[in-house]
Amino acid sequence: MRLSRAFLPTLKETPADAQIASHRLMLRAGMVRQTSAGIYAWLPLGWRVLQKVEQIVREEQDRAGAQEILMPTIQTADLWRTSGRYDAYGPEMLRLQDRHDREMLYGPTNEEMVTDIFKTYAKSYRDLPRNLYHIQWKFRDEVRPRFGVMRGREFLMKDAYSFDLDYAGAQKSYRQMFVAYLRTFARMGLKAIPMQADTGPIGGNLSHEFLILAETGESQVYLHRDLLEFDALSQPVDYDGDLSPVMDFWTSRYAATDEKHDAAAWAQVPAERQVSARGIEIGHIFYFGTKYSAAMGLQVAGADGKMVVPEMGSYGIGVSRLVGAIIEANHDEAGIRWPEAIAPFKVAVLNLKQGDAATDALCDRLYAAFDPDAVYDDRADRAGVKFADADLMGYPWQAIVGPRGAAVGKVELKRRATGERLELSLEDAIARIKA
RNA sequence: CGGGGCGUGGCGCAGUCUGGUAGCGCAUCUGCUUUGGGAGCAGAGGGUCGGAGGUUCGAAUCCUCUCGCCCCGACCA
Repeated sequence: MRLSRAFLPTLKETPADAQIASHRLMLRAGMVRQTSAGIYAWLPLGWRVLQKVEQIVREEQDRAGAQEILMPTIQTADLWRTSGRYDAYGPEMLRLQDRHDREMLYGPTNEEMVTDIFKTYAKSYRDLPRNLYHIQWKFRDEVRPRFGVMRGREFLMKDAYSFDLDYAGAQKSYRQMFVAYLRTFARMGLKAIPMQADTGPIGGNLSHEFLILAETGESQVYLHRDLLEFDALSQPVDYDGDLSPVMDFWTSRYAATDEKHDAAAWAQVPAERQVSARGIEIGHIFYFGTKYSAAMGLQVAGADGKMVVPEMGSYGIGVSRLVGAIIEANHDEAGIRWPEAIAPFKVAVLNLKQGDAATDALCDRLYAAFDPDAVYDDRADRAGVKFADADLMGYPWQAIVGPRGAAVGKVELKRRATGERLELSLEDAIARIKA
């Protein structure tokens, strides 16, 4: 993407409405534009990041055996009356009427709908287990939206729903999602810690929240340091095998939000291993048995011919929230420091002197080597503007080319995360970035 | 939902108390100079002050109603 042709606006000054770092930086970097309280338009830079996050979520869901569908944003009130939640959900649900005065709603979640869909086709125990997910915009009419995309009213969520024949099967599905979540967040460069959680209004009796540590987190959390030091990607995962050991590792070390905090258990953790900090919730998984399958009338024939009500769970990741959370965990005074896996572009080519033949030539070759995963700052601006914008936008690599280096065929590489700088030949620079 | 605050060019703000018909910085446009960390000089364009009603000779400033947004708390992916 050539910046001279791109819609990648930046702001020098911070809009007064933005309080926390991720919100400020998303506005300054031109990632989003607020259109009303808790509702955002995603501009090219933000949209690219959102899609990268979404894609990692998708790949790990698929790997874990879940299958992607896409359900609508608008649902009928009748579907929710069947489960009893139309009245129970309260004012957080955005209710609408169509031209025939039919009562509709903008979906805040999809247990009813997915169960209703699944019920139409699943007739036998052979149709189980299944796990269906979609990545779709949700709307929850929060009393108080805030923190930019971290607590919006409209937000992009991945929600998966598992259907199993019995409790043992449901536990297996739960563990699959548990492990898939660890991998998903680790791939984004995040240390996400699963913690025992309240099941909330969705109900059920087994639930974990996944949180990352960040000063601006909304929850107080307590955890064993082992959990921060373990690399969730270090071991291969066999989703058909027994995942209990993995889950046991994570659940045997202390980790809890203040709601579930147990002072006595916490005291058992060696003091030097105790970590108490603020956390941001980025995922939540529930097992809730037959709550919705029973309410929605889902039954399948068991092997013995008797009808069985399947056991369900649901598994959510706040995809748009993750963008904000990742920034909270990866920024400094100058701007964002994207982890490579979700960076909007891997490298920014900074041409410090437009029109200098040697400089232009080196930049062209660098850009060609990485397009479309590169931005080329070919604007008629001064060097300082380009440095500042590249730091703000947070591309993992800056390939800086000016007449001084170009005269001797050198490119200066700057690594955003560390500030490390290297002076390399064109070929070495390309190889270094690709490494 | 309880408490607090704010709406004035794209962004950040002053002006409101003590009514007199809108100002500053950044950004934008033009020209010249400058060119490795958000340049300098000169010139230019852009708002009728969230909205409605009222008081007044006159309202961004006073009054009433209303809409929107933000912060703290309680609740949530």
